[in-house]
Amino acid sequence: MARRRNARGHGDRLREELLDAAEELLAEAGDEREVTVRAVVEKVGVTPPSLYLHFDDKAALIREVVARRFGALAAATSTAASQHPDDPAAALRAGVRAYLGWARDNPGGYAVLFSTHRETQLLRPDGTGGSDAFDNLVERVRRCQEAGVARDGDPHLLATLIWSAEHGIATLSVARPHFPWPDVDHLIDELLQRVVGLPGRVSS
Amino acid sequence: MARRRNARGHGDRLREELLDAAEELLAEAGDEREVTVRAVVEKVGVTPPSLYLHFDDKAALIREVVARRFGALAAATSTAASQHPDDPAAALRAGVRAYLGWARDNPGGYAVLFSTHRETQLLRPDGTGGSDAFDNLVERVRRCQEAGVARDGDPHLLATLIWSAEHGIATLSVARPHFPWPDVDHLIDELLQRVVGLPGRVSS
DNA sequence: ACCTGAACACCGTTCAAGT
DNA sequence: ACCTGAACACCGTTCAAGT
Repeated sequence: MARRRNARGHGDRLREELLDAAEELLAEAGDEREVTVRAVVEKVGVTPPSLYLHFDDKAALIREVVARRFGALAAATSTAASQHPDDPAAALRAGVRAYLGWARDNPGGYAVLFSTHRETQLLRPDGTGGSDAFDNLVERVRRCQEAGVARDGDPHLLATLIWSAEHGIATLSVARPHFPWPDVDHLIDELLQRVVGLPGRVSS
Repeated sequence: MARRRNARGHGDRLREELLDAAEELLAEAGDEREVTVRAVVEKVGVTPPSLYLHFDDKAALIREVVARRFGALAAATSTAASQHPDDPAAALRAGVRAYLGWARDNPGGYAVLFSTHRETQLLRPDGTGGSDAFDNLVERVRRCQEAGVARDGDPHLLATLIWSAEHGIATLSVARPHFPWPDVDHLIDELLQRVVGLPGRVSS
């Protein structure tokens, strides 16, 4: 009814516009089921069938949006960790903080990343995608051990514990806002100190 | 179309039947959005408007089902922990194992408990409900400290770390089945040993 | 008091048709 | 090649009506 531009130029810019619109709606709503096909196409200014020229179905659209946000999360943690090239303990801590900071600032965006029944592997041939963020975490733990600032133990298992805890904090703090949460930075310090034996905060 | 019993007896047995049907559908589907109002009423044998005689809307129905399952989860952990009245370490470990065992056996049922935007507090006047399960966990940690089998530290903070980690493991192991998960019992032992200093498995 | 029939405004998706 | 109009089978919810 309130459509604006009917004739679109050539090319598949529409595809990007649909992804952008879906990403914005997701960030606003914070809930996947409010991101409706009809709302996405209306935001762009086309009719529902146009979406199916570029995506198999709604799930495929959401899947690509999720992949984008995974990239943003991985970039945020990597960037934060790389600020401390000569201090493995600070790098590990900065990565965890950036992870939880990103989840706090993108509550809806974080939740969908792990919504159930998204069995499709997000791994891309170019290596970017889902799980190399975890590999980076393993690597950061290993560097701490080599530098002697972390206790011994299987780095994969330690990273799994850290990842589980930070994911738990990220989701529960959104789902249970009335719970008496301790200060998140303090929680992270305690987690890292107790799980991998990281010394208390030293700098920054 | 395929309705069976049209005339229902008096009383609000229908209310219980609707709750039972919704709980079963949720367990089967493992996804909240597959639990549809129309599927629930058809399973019971009534028409959609009948549901609104007993519940304000679909959200109210789901909320009551969630409250039921919270009760079941709390009962499972409490029962497991109470098997070890004279061994605080075994009680703490048994509670965490029961929590993750319940989540494993009720993947759909566990996920909905913490689905986002369920802001309504589940606390009931009678005290049963949401968060006394957490209080029990705090208490189990405190008993370990008193018995000298756990390190010092704020029990509330330690319980928060344990809860976050077990919640993270519970949700991620469902959302990421292809991740190389270590043995869950081993993961729990490592978690409790590293976070609260619980000694390695002693019995049972 | 309790339940139904019929309708409302939505939703994802498809298909023939337009340019 | 790209987009629309119109329809399909769903959904949650409401309202008048039946007994």
